Amino acid sequence: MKLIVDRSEDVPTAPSPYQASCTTCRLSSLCLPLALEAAEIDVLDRIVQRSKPLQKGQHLYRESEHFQSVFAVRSGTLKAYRTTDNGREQVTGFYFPGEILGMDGIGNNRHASSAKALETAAVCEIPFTALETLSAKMPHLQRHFFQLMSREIAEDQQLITLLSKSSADARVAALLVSISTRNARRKLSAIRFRLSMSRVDIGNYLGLTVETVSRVFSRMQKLGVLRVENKEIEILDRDALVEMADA
Amino acid sequence: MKLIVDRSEDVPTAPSPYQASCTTCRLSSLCLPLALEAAEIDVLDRIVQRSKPLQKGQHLYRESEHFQSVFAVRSGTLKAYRTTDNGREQVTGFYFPGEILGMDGIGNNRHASSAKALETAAVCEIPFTALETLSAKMPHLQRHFFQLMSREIAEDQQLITLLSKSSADARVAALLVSISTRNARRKLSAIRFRLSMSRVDIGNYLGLTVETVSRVFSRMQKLGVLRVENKEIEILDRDALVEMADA
DNA sequence: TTGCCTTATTGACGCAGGTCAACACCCACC
DNA sequence: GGTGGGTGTTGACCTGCGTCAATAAGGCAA
Repeated sequence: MKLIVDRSEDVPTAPSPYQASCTTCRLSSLCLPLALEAAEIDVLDRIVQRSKPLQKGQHLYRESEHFQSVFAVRSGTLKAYRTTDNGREQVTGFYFPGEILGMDGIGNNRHASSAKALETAAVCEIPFTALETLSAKMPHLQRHFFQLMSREIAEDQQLITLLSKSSADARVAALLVSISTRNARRKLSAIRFRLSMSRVDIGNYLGLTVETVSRVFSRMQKLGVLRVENKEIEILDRDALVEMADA
Repeated sequence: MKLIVDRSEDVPTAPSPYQASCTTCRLSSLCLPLALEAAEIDVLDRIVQRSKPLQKGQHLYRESEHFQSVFAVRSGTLKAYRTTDNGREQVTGFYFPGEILGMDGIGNNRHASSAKALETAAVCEIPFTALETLSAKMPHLQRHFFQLMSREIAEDQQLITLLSKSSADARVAALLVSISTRNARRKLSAIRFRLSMSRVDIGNYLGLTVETVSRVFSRMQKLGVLRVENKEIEILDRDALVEMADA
């Protein structure tokens, strides 16, 4: 899969979805090592490829495809999922702006999962061999990627813990708290947001059926913890939600 | 935590648990990049610290402790686990000889999990800053560690998939197949082995109760798939087991 | 707007696995 | 070799979530 490169230097308006450089990207604090100097960012900038946005439902990469790049989400949301031997689909993660995906493909040069846009989404493609070369020269960058991968491991372990014993309520609560926290990191509202993923995806990710997810939402609403209106979520009692998340 | 360094050049017998160097270690094909040249292995060898063995139940590191090193298992088995906010313990992995653990600590310089020996175990300590420095100079080594971490991510995702929907039978079957495969990699029997972990640990890892694990073992034995005698396992029908693992 | 199809909600019911309890076994330490 | 405590097994019962089914509510195309 080869994305069309479009550096978009000629895009007119300022807050364009086609960000021309890492230097001016307001998400850089999330996906770049803070310790990187301006000159270094510039070098990195030169290997990053910015493509035209993905439409809802479009794939960024597919499982077992040759691995070439990792990706940073610029806008929109993506889900990563793998298909089991018996054909079941398992959602392994949701990725929001500023987050990196595709790192599970490094291990044996094939993507270990597929990634699909849940809504119109823009990504930065970071060719991995170039990243490796650069990392060897820039200690900060090398460390940063080790850290990013390590955090992905730690997060997966958190999900493992969640799936291993928690109740349906706790799982849903944990996901909402996670989304809320990640929104806050991006200076968005931590208490009011739109779920870009379907109930099916949520259930699949959390190891629950759609029906159960739906019932949990209803129950939480009845308890006054949430206000749910289709995909719009308002957290009314965050403490209660956090409480539920580890019950 | 600081392990006592003991290079053990003076240990008498030949197949000693105190391996003197990576060059002569029969596990090096598992934990080292194959592409590394003799001279390079030698440099790596110099940063690796070999400690005296851990006794059963002893910790290698603990959650939230300052992160300094990753570890390669030389002999024995370890389990990694984390403690949830409400005090529950969650086993996140078992580590056999030739496997690397501790990589979840890189992300924020604290161990994200604890590691404990399930039986007498020897490990090689690999100080991470030294590894970073070396990686920058040795592209093969850098790539190798990216790959190791990526594989850990992919394996965690596999576990997530398992925990998300599979039946108790499928979970236990998958673990047995995994252990069997990993034994084979180390040229040990893939059909007859001793479980170094307790039923409690197995259940915890797989998100099941001890009772269920026990019942599954009994059932599989009745079906002629396994022979179980305490911790000794004999796989009688590997195909059936693989079959069960993704049902 | 209408109509169709996908997505979400709600209810009734069943079952896999959890819980509780009793017992057997193993082995470590007197 | 006995004895106590952890570890494993088995049975009976219970419950949270899955399954099935019916209905409602969105959302997109024409």
